[in-house]
Amino acid sequence: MSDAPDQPVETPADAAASQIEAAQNEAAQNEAAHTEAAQIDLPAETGRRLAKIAQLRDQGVEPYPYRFDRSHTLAEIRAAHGELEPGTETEVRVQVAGRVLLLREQGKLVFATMRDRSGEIQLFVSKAVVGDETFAAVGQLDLGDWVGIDGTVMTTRKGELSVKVESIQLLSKAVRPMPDKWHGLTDTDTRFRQRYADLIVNEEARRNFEVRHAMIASFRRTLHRRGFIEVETPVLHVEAGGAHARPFITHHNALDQQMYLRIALELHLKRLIVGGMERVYEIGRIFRNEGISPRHNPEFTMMELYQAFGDYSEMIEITETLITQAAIDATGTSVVTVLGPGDASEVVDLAQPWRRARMIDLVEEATGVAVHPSQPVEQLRELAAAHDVAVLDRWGSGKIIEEIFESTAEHKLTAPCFVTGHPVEISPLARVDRNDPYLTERFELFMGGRELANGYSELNDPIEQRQRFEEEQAGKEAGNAEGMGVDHDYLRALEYGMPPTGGLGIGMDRVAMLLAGTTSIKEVILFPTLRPEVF
RNA sequence: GCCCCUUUAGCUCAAUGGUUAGAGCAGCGGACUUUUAAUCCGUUGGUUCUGGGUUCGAGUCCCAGAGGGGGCACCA
Repeated sequence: MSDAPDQPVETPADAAASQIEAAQNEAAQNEAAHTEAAQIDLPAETGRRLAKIAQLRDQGVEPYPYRFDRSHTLAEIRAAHGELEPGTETEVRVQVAGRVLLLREQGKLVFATMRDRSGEIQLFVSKAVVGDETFAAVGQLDLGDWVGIDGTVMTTRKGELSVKVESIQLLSKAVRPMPDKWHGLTDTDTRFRQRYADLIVNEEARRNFEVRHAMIASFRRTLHRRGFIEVETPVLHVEAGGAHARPFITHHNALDQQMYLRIALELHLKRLIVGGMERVYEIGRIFRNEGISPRHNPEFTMMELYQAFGDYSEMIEITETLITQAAIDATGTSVVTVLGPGDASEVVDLAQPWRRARMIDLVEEATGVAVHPSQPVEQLRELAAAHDVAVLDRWGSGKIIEEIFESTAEHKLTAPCFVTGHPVEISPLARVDRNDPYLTERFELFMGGRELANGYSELNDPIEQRQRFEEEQAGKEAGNAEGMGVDHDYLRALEYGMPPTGGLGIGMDRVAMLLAGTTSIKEVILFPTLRPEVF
């Protein structure tokens, strides 16, 4: 898989031939290594199954065939025949495929439970129907094997919808034993590292990712309906801007250029607004080189959208619509149970209007002291000290207010709340509030003590944006590792003129957590970041 | 980075510092033509996460390390 180094002069055909040869040699070595490993490391059960594979091949049976043509998913069969009376035999012939989950041998009968993505069904195998040879083959099946079935739809005497097997084809032999058929996997380490095994045995895990998919599909529908265009912007950035976060640093060899994985989508999307695209969005992975927690994964999915001619009030409206509609589409109801922070939980109908409150008012509510970024910084330092909030020397009044908010008020926001009016100091890309020069037209959505969304009236004045960037740059030079640098190309774009614009970012993983009812982001990310496994 | 919890068979879990570390499931052998986590009989399977230490004796106590979880810190 490594990049091929530059080859000496060689025709493409030569190169291809030598690559194939190299690959074959490598494959042969790998096979030898695997056989050795099988003898030394793997559990006895795997050894038995590997022996079965050899035996099948001796009999001319391929344990890993290329394809199988199915006529129905299992859900389709259940939808069409779920109402059959007990003890019914039909002439309906079906070809189905799935994984064998349970085997119940009963003398000359075998009952098996099979599952495909759509659902489960019972296989009914009678020695008298399939003959000795096929019946023996069924006896050689192991839990976890993939099979293709040709048979007819029936119900058993007890009424269980089943496929009466006429022939069975092994589609893929599983050589590793399945986790416990009843308890599944509980060890979180194994569940996240071996997500494949988790998905096989844990219904809850499968459901979480169905919810996630339904949510994202819902977002796309809503945005499509409103005339938004989905775009893709670069992941590799020369300047990691658009948010305050430490970036991952990488390097482009040919350009000999240090690059950063993006920490936000914002600045490229707003360039597109300058270009006249008017309504754009992107659902994309962003990367922040920070701690891992139940609410943070270093790579996560953000949806950002920008709408020309709008401002933050429309962003609040669209946030409510997107999330409420996603709840309905993914769970069938706008009523959700918001979990957290801590053990807190609250049942909320998202279809009701969500609370709005200014950050400074929430701080006053929590501390009993009125605050405003126009106050002298000394006063706010005192208040911070009174609430055990650590303050850095370079922080101004606005940053201190935010810190006080985070430690005194944020954790009380279980039900949805739009926190608005962030100080200018902490909002370098947001437009100043039309009624208060110290605040911005900005909001963050909090639910379950977690930030889910962030939006504002976009700053489109290139002169003011340059000043804000320069303040950020100064902070960065003073030691703020999360500070933004000056993005000269972005400033150039603004100089061409950006229309008044509303912008919004939603943390998709956190919305997925809300709708799936989990308190850990790892439950809604298929392969969460973990320390590398030592083999 | 700090604190707490945790790690025992393929999986899920037991085991006062005291015989040879047990059980269910899975596996293996056997019985069974209507099972539903099938049932019944028999049975294989262990680097108790790793390395030290205390002790007559350690899965159990102590120290160090590793993985995971939670919290704090960091972090939009």
